[in-house]
Amino acid sequence: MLPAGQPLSVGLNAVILAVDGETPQVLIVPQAGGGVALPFGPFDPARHRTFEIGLRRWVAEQAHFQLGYVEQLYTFGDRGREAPLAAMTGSEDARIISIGYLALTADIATPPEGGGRWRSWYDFFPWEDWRGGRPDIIDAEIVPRLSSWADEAGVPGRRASRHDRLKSSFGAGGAGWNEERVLDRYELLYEAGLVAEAARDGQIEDPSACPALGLSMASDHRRILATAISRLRGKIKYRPVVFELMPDLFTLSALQQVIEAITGYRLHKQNFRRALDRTGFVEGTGRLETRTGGRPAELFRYRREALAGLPSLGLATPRRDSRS
Amino acid sequence: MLPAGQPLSVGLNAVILAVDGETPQVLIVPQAGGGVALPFGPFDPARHRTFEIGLRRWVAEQAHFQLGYVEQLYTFGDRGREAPLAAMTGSEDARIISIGYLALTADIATPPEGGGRWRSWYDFFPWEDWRGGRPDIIDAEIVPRLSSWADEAGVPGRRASRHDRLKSSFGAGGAGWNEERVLDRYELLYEAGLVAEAARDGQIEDPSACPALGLSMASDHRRILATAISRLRGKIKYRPVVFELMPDLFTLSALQQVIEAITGYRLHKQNFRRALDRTGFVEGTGRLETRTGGRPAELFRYRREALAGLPSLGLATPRRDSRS
DNA sequence: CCCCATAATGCTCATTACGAGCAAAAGGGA
DNA sequence: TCCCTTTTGCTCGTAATGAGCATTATGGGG
Repeated sequence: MLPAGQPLSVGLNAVILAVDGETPQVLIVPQAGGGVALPFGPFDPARHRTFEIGLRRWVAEQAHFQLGYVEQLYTFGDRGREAPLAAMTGSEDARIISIGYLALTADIATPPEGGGRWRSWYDFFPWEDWRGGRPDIIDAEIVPRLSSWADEAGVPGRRASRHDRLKSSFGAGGAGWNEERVLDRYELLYEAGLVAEAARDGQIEDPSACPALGLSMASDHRRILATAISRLRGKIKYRPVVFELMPDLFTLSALQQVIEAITGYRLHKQNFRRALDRTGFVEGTGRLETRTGGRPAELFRYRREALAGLPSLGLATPRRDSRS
Repeated sequence: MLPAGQPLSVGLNAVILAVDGETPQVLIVPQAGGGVALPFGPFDPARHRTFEIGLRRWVAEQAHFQLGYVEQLYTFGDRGREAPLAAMTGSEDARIISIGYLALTADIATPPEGGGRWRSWYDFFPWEDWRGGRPDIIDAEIVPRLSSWADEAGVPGRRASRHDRLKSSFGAGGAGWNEERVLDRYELLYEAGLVAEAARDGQIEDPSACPALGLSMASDHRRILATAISRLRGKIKYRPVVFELMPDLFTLSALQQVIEAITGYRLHKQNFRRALDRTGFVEGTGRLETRTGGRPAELFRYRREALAGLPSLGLATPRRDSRS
């Protein structure tokens, strides 16, 4: 194996997500220089038996926050991560590997302690929010810029491949929008030098030409966040993880709103309820919520038992409502 | 960050999969004691810029094997991995983290060099192969044993939860079989002390009571393999990765056979073709394959271009054929 | 040389899921 | 009371899915 003293250290990154009303939130930590970062902590093999235990421990210590659902995302270890990280952590020469984790919480009411702060994740990916229709930024900024980047490629095959990626990622030219491909889209923008991180990492020649497409983050944290959103958007379709983001009692509209916040598109209310009904995941309580404005809505609760022996786990997300 | 000299090292595990006719194969390395393990190699941060480059390098060096499709699976780092690993690697006190990778290859003809050897993955998970109907081992061995394990739980709630897991994992009691939950099923068997690894790791009191459910592997390698199969079974439904396992020209029956080998259940031939047709992933070449017995089959090829701008990427796996 | 087993290919049909819209019910406020 | 809002209930056409029957093209045996 490796010699002892190898300059290698392992850190843990937590992408802690919640949904507040109709805004999907991520817990971030403001940096000294004015930027933002994901919560990051070292993994101490001497103290913690597993990564997950280590993660829960320092999140509890630093942010005074109990994590609920936790899932490993991806392990990031490319060389070059160190340079931007060095400023954050103070370690200069060690190769830093970080294991990204996705965590979900319904506890949005209590403001985070320890310097953390909630922020809408669409601040970092404005092109991902289609709830108000196709975002203007796509056709006004992204597609033209990516298109000319694709044209810049020398070899014709490379040019075609870039155009293909543009088409399939951003749904240019009649292709559909796949909301799960958050990471693909971010990586395309990074490669094309259209996000601030690319300029910072020296990926493009002229950093001043880089427009501010979304808020940037320290190191490769925006990439990790993109991975988390991709994973969550995919997962809610085949596992009932949405309920990790819900309080004990909720109306069906509130549940729908949370799913819309996550997927980034609107659902057809009646079809959503029909699909939800088929799963048997929720049951009515008979109690009513009157504060909604119109007719009072019934309060529902998640039936954990329903998970057992279900042919199709997960929640259907019936096609976007074209009227909005 | 961590102090230098921290006893921590990172290794890479490769789950290299191929399909030979109707048997799905995994590349394994026989161990000194008679057991088998997955190919395992150290990650040297000084030499390799990324994990993937490091992985490709040592697989090429050790097994004389060029990897095609490669994808990161999961990072394993629980304490307790070291004990069984120590014998393999010679390092005693270091905490070993290993990053599992899934790799696919169509090159099954050339026998692997460097001591590796192909082996059917159903040797390790006999309960996962439903191509000949529901495997006998499930109702004869697994369900009764898991059922009595569930009954052993002291607290009633714990007992119910164990029964729920049994029901949803193995489809006992009328629930359906979800072929993607390979890892869930293995972990349940491990927890219940029904696989040899559990006895070896000291998870159960009476190791002699453990029946041999499938071939065991070194360390937590069978868990990594289960993760890989779960991932692959899920992935072929939404990304055209099957073609990484196919030669350039193939008949539709051969393609169907490969998918059946992966998912572990039989498909309805006509419906499979109808669904495949809709995707546009393959095109006929006009050439015929006569060696199949009956009417000659047309040879098809994968259209890589089809990937661009497709609404539903991935291959449909139309419902199992109940006749078989 | 014909018949038959074997496999590929072509087509139909009932059932269910999906996207979309209309209508009624139940509150609150002017 | 009327109107506005939101929940809830129902319908309908289209597409996808599971399943089966029929036809076509080979090789091999009587």
